[in-house]
Parts: sequence; structure tokens; C-alpha cells
Amino acid sequence: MDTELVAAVRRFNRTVTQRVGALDDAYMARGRPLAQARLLWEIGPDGAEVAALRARLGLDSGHLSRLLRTLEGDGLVTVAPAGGDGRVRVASLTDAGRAEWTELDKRSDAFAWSVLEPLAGPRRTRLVAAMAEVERLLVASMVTIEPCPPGDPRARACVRAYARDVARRFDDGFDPALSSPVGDEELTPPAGVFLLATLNAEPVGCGAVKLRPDVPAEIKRVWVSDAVRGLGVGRRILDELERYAAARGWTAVRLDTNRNLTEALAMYRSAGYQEIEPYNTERYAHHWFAKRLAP
Amino acid sequence: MDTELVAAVRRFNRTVTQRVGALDDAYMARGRPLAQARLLWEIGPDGAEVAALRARLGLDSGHLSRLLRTLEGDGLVTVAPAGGDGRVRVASLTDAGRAEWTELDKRSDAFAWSVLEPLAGPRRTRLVAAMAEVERLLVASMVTIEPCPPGDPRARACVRAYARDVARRFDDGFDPALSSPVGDEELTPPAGVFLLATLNAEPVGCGAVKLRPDVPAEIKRVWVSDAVRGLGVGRRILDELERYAAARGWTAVRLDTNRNLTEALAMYRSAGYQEIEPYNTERYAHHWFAKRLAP
DNA sequence: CCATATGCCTGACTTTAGTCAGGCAATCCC
DNA sequence: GGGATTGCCTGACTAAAGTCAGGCATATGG
Repeated sequence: MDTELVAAVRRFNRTVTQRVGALDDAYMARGRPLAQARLLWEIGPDGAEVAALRARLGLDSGHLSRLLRTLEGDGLVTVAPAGGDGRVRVASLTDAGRAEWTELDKRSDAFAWSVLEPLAGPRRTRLVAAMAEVERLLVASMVTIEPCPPGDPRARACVRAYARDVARRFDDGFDPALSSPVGDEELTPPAGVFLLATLNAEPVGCGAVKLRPDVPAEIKRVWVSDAVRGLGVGRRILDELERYAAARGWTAVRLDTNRNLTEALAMYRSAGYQEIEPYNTERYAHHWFAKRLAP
Repeated sequence: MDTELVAAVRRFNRTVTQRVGALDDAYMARGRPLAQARLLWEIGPDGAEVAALRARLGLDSGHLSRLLRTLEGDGLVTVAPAGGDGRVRVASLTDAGRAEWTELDKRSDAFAWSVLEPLAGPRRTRLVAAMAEVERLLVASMVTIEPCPPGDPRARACVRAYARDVARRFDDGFDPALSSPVGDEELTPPAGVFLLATLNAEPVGCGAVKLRPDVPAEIKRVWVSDAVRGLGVGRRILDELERYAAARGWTAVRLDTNRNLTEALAMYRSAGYQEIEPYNTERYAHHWFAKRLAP
């Protein structure tokens, strides 16, 4: 833990929560309790499911329900059953609510401008550039990587997204049926593991490793969503997979990949992988890599 | 109002309040109400006057008093009269309070590290650099500039700091008695104005303008504290003074300055001031400038 | 079709936060 | 030395936030 860097982050936290955090609240709450204002804001012009609101705002079911009742009483919101599942209810804004939302939006703009306005000349664009950088890297640090059963809907969604992505990039498309199949049980401990990367509970990446006895651990399906590409998430997934295999006694890891996935190729090389002879007959593979693991 | 810049600031606000604001609170409040935790933190190992705490935390007198009573009840804090003024009371930490404070400090470190830890290689230092830039520029945008009676203690403090600064920089020191004196009444509307720049209610800069009939408005005592130097505060003070004079009908402004104040010279030139012949016999002046004001 | 789970709701709280009007002692300023 | 001011305190509130135990429909999986 680098104390100098930590001190800088703490200074940042202090200034920013003071300047942004507190004032943002004050701008949002227009006479209304803060929680109500936030809720109104989160519902947004397109409406939102109650469960989604609860998750986003981190509110107790009872508390949220009451807040919705209040906003409904004020004629700003209506809550009605959703189309499919009759238990799920969707909150949406009335015309009055939409007007109020627009006002909040304006105030958010005004607040943002109040930060920029006192700065002259190049300082304004410098601030915005630095903010964009901070935001981008904070998002990167908000991505968490955790084991997940390969049958989980979020895992499935990632694998589908992976198939879609590679289908677009391989010269001859991608037909999962022609690729050597990987069963769920091969990616379930102790035979292997499937890691899911999430950002605010949304899946944004994945990776898996198969641990077969007496052969190197085999990495599969490393994928990162466009939303967080370029933030080092792929590399983190790879590191975690290697660590997982090493912790369970494997001393080497290998993988295959397609010649069109140039960033992946670069990542493997920079992560210390060496190109090796083909160890399988995977239909879509052009390169095979291996790396020794420190115990 | 540049909508693109505003949108960037809003994205930043959203990510940062989510990542920093909420979590920071959660790290701080260890089972304790947030306000108590914050207060404990603000008291700090060296103690603090009750009035200072009230100002820093923006709390009501009653509320703060009660919070102090609670912490005192928990054996974390003692409140005792200060040395000089018997009305002023100072809160300080007991041994238990100090231990608790240390724990909070550790947790703040841990939280800051949790932001950096997931980032690999150059991203970590890039984040810190960008944070430092954002912090610096946010501080600049937190500085407010407002008219203030020249007799106000904060104004006096600025003028003293100004005298100290120039005494150090002029070749032959600075004796206010040898400089042409400026009376308070000359800097009090309508004869003139004294502007005070503050950051979190602390004075960090000043500037004044004398408005005498039939001669150009005269700018005096533009000073910026080291704490915010290089952030464009001096330029903002100058702009405000010019605007003040212009709004009251003056069409030109002038000032004198010392050859050793190189940044000030550069600032006046870049702000459109032209060097002119001496218009007074000020003991410490080497350069005289003037500028026409747009009505 | 029945047991179980899920999603949202209500009632009945407790805990924090924040406000306002005084009150008392110390201090300041003629 | 006496009136005004300052600094902190208490009492008596209201408002908002947050918690917990059910309850009632609507799904879902044998």
C-alpha cells in the first residue's frame, strides 16, 4: 500500500465529497425530502421496475414502498403491474412528474455549470479532461471479479455475448457447434471455475479455466464488454484465473485463440505467455500459448 | 453554458458520488451515526474549538452540543473551557476516542486503497494524477469573491499577509508608513470597494479599487494566498474589480506595482493593461499600468 | 394442484437529523 | 458598572430515514 498515493486519494475524496456530494443533494432536493427526489430522478422518463429502483437506491422494501405512495399521493408517479409477471410493478412518471423530472435535470445542469463557471480559459477544459480520466478509472476500479456458476443467467448472457462478438470478428463466423464444447461441469469447482466480472451488478466480462489432472490448466472464454474495454479488466480476469489454477497446484496454464483477436494476442504476450505448438484441433484457433505459473 | 462539458461533469458527479460519497460514509460510520463519526473525526488528535467544529461541519449549535454530549457519554471525548476566553470550549479526544480516531484513519486509508488496488500498472498513477488535477481545479472553483468591509478582521488579515509577502519580495523591504496610505473609507462604497476571496470561509485573497471622481479607478492590494496561487484567483479578483468600476460608470482603471512582482506584472499585461507614465510618487512602485473599461 | 418462493405492500415501531426558543455565564464596550 | 454581545447549553419539538414482522396476491416446480 503506497502511502503517498493513498494520501492523494484521500485529499481527493475530501474535496470532492465536500464540493460535489453535499451540494448535489442540495440542488436535487427542492423542498422535497432527498430520498423522494432521488427516487423521482431514478424512475426517469421511461419508468422503472420497483425491484430495480430498490437495487439502485439500496432502499428497504418498506421504505421504498412508502416513498412511492407519497409521490403517488402528490400526483407525480403512478405504479402499475408490468406486462409479463403480475407480481412485478413498474413506476412511471405522470405529466406533473415528468415536469418535475425535467426541472431536476435542469438543476443538475446548473450545478455542473456552477463547477465550471468560475474557471477561466484552459482550466475549464483541463478540469473536464481530468474528470473524464478519473471517472473512467474509477469505473475500472468498481468492476468486481468473482466466481459464478456457469449456469447462472448472467454467466450465460456473457457467453452469448462472447459468441456474438467472435462471430463478428472471425473470418468465417463462429458456430459454437463446430467449436470444441465445454460442459458446465468442467467449469464448476473442483473441475474448473467460471469467473464473472460485474459493474454495479451488471455482467461486463467473464473468463473460465478448466483444471484437468496431469495437463496444464486451460483458459477459456475470456471476454470483456465494450462498456469497460481498455480498462484492464481482461488482464485482471486473466490474473485471477492464473491465481486460481496456481492455488490449486497447477504449475502451467495454456490457451488457444484466433488470429483476428489482436488485443487478446497482445494481452497474452504482455502477460508473459509464450506461443507453443497446437495442443488441440480447435476449429477456430490459430495461436496456442502457454505460461508457467509461480507456485 | 457548454452542454458537452456539462454532460462530462455530470457523468463525473454520478460516478464519484456513487463510488466515493456513499462508500466513504459507510467506511466512516462504524455502527455509529454518521454525524457522530464525522464529528469524532473532525475533533482529531489535537482537539478543536466547538465553534470551529460547528463551522466545518455546518451543524446547528443545538445539534452539535447534543452530539458532543453523546460522545462524552461514550467516554470518547471531553469538552473543557479553553485557556483564554472562558466562553470558548474545546473538545478533545480521550484515550478511547484517540483509539477510535486511529481506527477511522486506518479505514480511510483502506478505503482509498480499495480504489487504487484493482488498477494495474500505469493506471494507478494516472488515476492519482488526474485526481490531483481535479482536486486542484475544484478548489479553484470553490473560491468565492465578495465585497467585504475593509475593517473586517478577515480583510485586515489579508492586508497584513499582503504586507508580509511584499516585504519579503521588494528589494528594500516594505514599510507601510512609507507607502501612500489608503483609508478604510476610501475602500467603502461608494468611494471604493474591498473584495475578499474566501475558500470554505477562510480568507485566501483580496483586492480593492478606489473610485475617485474624474480620475481612473485605482486598483490596490491585489493579493492571493500561497494556498491557492496559480489557480486563476488573482485574475478573477482583478476581473471583479474592473467590473465593479465599470458598472459604476468608470471608463478606465489604473494601478502601480513593484518590479519584483513578476507574476503580477505578467497577469496585468495578459489582462490587457498597458504600461503608462507614473501617475503618482508611490515609494515602492516601478511600473504603472492602465486599461480602458468597456461600459 | 399444492407447497414454496417471489414481489410488493402495510402497520408499528426506533433511530437520526435538524430546528427553534430561550437561558446562563463570560466578555466586551462604552 | 451596566447593557449588549458572544458562546455554548437545554428543552421541546418535527421531519425524515430506516427496520421488522407479517400479509396478500402471483408465480413456479414438482
